[in-house]
Formats: sequence, structure tokens, C-alpha cells
Amino acid sequence: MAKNKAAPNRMESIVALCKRRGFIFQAADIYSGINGFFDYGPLGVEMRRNIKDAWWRDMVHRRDDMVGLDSSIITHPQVWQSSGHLDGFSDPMVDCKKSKNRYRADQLFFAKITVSGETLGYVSVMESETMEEDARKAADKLARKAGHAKADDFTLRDYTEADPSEYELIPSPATGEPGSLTPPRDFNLMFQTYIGALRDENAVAYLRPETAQGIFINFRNVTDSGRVKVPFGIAQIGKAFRNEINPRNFIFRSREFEQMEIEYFISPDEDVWPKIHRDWIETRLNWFESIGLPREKLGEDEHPKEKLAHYAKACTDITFEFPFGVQELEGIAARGNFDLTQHQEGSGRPMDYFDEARKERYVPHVIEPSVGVDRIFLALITAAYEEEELEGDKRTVLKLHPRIAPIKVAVLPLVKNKEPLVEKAQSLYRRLQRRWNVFYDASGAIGRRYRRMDEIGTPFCVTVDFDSLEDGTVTLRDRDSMEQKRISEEDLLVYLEEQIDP
RNA sequence: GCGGGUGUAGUUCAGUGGUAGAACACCAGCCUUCCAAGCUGGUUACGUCGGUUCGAUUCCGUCCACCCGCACCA
Repeated sequence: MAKNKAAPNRMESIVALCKRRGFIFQAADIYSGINGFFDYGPLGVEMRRNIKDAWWRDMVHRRDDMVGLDSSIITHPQVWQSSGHLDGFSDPMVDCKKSKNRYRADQLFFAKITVSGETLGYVSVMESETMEEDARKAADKLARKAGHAKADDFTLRDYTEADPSEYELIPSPATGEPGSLTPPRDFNLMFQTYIGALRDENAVAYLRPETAQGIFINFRNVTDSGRVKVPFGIAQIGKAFRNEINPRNFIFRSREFEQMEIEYFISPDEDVWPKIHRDWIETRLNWFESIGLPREKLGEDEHPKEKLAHYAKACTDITFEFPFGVQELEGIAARGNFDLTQHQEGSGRPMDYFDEARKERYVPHVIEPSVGVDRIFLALITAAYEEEELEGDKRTVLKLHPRIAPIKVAVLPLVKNKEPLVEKAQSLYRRLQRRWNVFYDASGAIGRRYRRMDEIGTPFCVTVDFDSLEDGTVTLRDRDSMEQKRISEEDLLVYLEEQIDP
């Protein structure tokens, strides 16, 4: 993972641009901010919508085998019990302040060592096959130091069972010295909340850490109410929340983010999933390319078998070369029928599907393409950002795809103190505004206005000048090439439609 | 969460134990017949709380946030 030396500066410039032009703000920055949360400004919200709309249109509307869903954010706790998130997301951790090592508290074992009832101290070992012997050796060593042959028998307990008074006395496995271990701290990655006005412990619920489970728990609702037939997919766009231990890299890893997930249900035959898995990888790569991510910055990272969850058949990440390194953009997992089976057991409701063609029942398997809106946003904006040198002049430009750009067209009267120009420009502006998010700007020199639009990624500028009053043509200026051509209003509309709504 | 660094207009930077200036940006007006640079005027800042002090943006501490490493990332 080669790191670009200029990367930090590039990231800083992009973050500054996002703030300056109203794409992304630090959340609650008037109160000095809140770590891991972001607010999207007037341009950011447009771009976000464009990403989601493009995804929904291409993955749902333009396919025959997909339907949508919007499930609730606050979710029944049993959903997370069944899915495994409740257990998997809440490991208490212990830090050694001296060695800077971090341990899972339930994997760190300790014992109080005594000889004839007299306390000598504590020993600690990491969970392993030989931990009993290791602890015995350490205990006897402690005993010999104190002039005894052998320590009393002892029982190992894990660190979560330690009494708070013992934290100071248990040695760190790294240093062998006590006093450097912190109390076990819960790293519960799910946001907890309470349903109802009273804080009743029985009313605990969770903000979803992923949208996918909302799809699984509605599987029967969708198959019972729609006319879907395997293979088919359910798509969902929505916010998800994770208590990331350390959010980093701007919006790349944040605590509140938005996912676009698909659960694509397929037959359980073993020869089926590899091809469909592969198809989805290709579909998604092509989609990324279609919205303006350069192919050479996209990559595939296939998880090795031994790193997969026990139920998973395969998982391939689509990666992207961010300024801070190559990172995961989308995960495409073949999850077998683990989730439906879990919910079938957890809820007691059948999750099987009757395949009319095959005249048999089965619990479908699933391919899960899962991507973050915010990560796509960051990928797009970092890929689009350019600082160009133009004959001693500098131009900052966001080369965003017209489909993604927050403002599609700027309408500019060449000068603003000539009434007929302003009138004509405004009427064109009103006309385009019915269709797209467009912008009218009359202030300042024309070149300055072009550059302002470059910086926020507006792909087209249309300038109304004195010839426009004579023959009805306008100047169309292209953001990337900076070239201009004259075009009639009617041709302009056709051209813009082709470019903006492919 | 640990270690290091940082925190002054929107941005990039000055500066001082006696409460601050610039450039660019932005807004208004004038000018302007196609690529940021004209004229006039204007808005905007010492992250937070506390301590020391007659007085703190400045010194000290706390918290918050950001950046860089490490760890973490089901």
C-alpha cells in the first residue's frame, strides 16, 4: 500500500474545499465539533442525493429482479442477538499502559497465588492451550522467590471477573509487572437506546449497525406481498451507526454513515453462487466507473478463506485508491443462508421459500453487495479534485461526472448592467430550473464566475451575450476542456439531457 | 485508547501579559462584450472551562476538536 507523499496536503485541501464551498462541515462545530460525525451542506446534500439516486435508478429501477425496502433504524434487540452482532460487537478490552498492548479481557486470564493461605501476588496468562501449565510455572516461580517450594492450587479467572481492587495487582502479560493494566472497558460498537419515555432496562433497543438485517427480517414480508421469484434482490439505502473506536480520515470512517445494501437471494445449489458473486463484482465495478471513478484506482481484494467468518463462502472487497491509501469501498459477500437461518431459529418463523419451477422448498442463499454512500462521496471528490497550472494562473476544479455534480448548469449573463441580457439569462435559467439543479450568477467578471463553478464541479456554464439577443444562441462552456461553443437553446437542452441523464 | 504535534476571520498566516492585523475569499454598489488580479464601502476570529495576575488571546491546567504514528476496525 504505497503512500503518496503529497497525500496529507491533498487531503487537507479537499477538506478545506468541502468546508469553504458548503459540501461537508464538522458536525456541531460551533461547539468545537463531535468526533466521528459530519454535516452535509447545501452542495454536499445535492451530491449525496445524486449518488443515492444513481444507485437506486441503476440497481433497482433499471433491473427486473430488484425491489426496494426502507426498514426502521431502531431495531428489536433480538434481531442483533440472532445476527450475532450483540455478542460480536461488545468485547471488553484491557490496555497495558506500559507496553501499549491491547487485550480482549475475556482472553486474559489471571490467578491469585497463595502459599499456605498467605497471598504472594498474581500471575497472568493469555488464553492458550498451555495456559494452565504456564500459569503453574509462573506461580511456582513466585513461590520459590518467597522461599517456598510450591504454590497452592489456584483457579484461573478471566479479567472480566476480576474485582476492581485487583486491577492494580495483576501483572501485564507483556511486562510481567503489575500496575499497568486498565480496568476492562466495554467496546460496545452498537449504539444503545431506550424505547419509551422511561429508562427501563427491559426497553433496551439498538440503532442498527447495518441496514442488511432489516432486509433479512422482512424477507417473508417481501416474498409474501410481492411477485418476486428467486433469484431476486432487495435493496435498501439508509443510515447506520457504529461506535468506531477511532474515526479517522475525514468521512471515511464515521460513527453515523449511510449504507446502500443489496441482499440478492439465490438458490442453494453449490454451483450457483460463484457465478452470481462474480457478476455482482463486475456490475459494481462498472457502476463505479460509470459515475466517474477511474478504473485504475479501483481494485479487488479477495479475502483469504481462513479470514472469512465461519458461515461465509467468499468475500471480495472493491477497493479504491484514496489519498491516504488503498481502502475498502464496497464489500461483496457470499453469506450462504446464515442470516435467514439465524432469524428462522431466533424468531421461530420459517424463512424458506417455495421454488415453483423446482417444486421444492429451501432457505435461499444470498450475495450481499454493501457500500457506503459517504465512502463513495469521498472517493468521487478525491478523484475529481485537481489543481491545474494555467500560464502562471492556478485553477482548482472538481471534475465530477455530470450525474454526480451538485449543480448541473450555471446560467450567466455576460454582464449584469445591460437589462436585456439579464432578462434573457433569467428566462433561460427558469426554464432549465424546471429540470435540474441549476444556478444563476451575475456578479463579478465572467472569468471569475467560471472559476467559481469549476471549484464546485459544475460541468456546464451557459453564457448569454449580445449575439444571443440577435440569433438566440448561447455560449456553452465545458468545465474540463474550458472550451466554448455556440449552441441554440433547443440544441442545448438535448445536449444537456444526454450528458446529465445518461 | 496510547504517544507526539496543533488550535487567532471562511481560508492561509502575522502578533502581543494592557482584548488583535494582512492577503485572499465573501457581501453591497460602480465598472466590465468570455477565463479569478479595476474602484469604493462592508461583515467576520484569539476552541472550552478553570487557575495565576490589577489585567490572559498570550503563562499553567482541564476538556473539546483536528493532524501524524501505534493499537483497534465484529
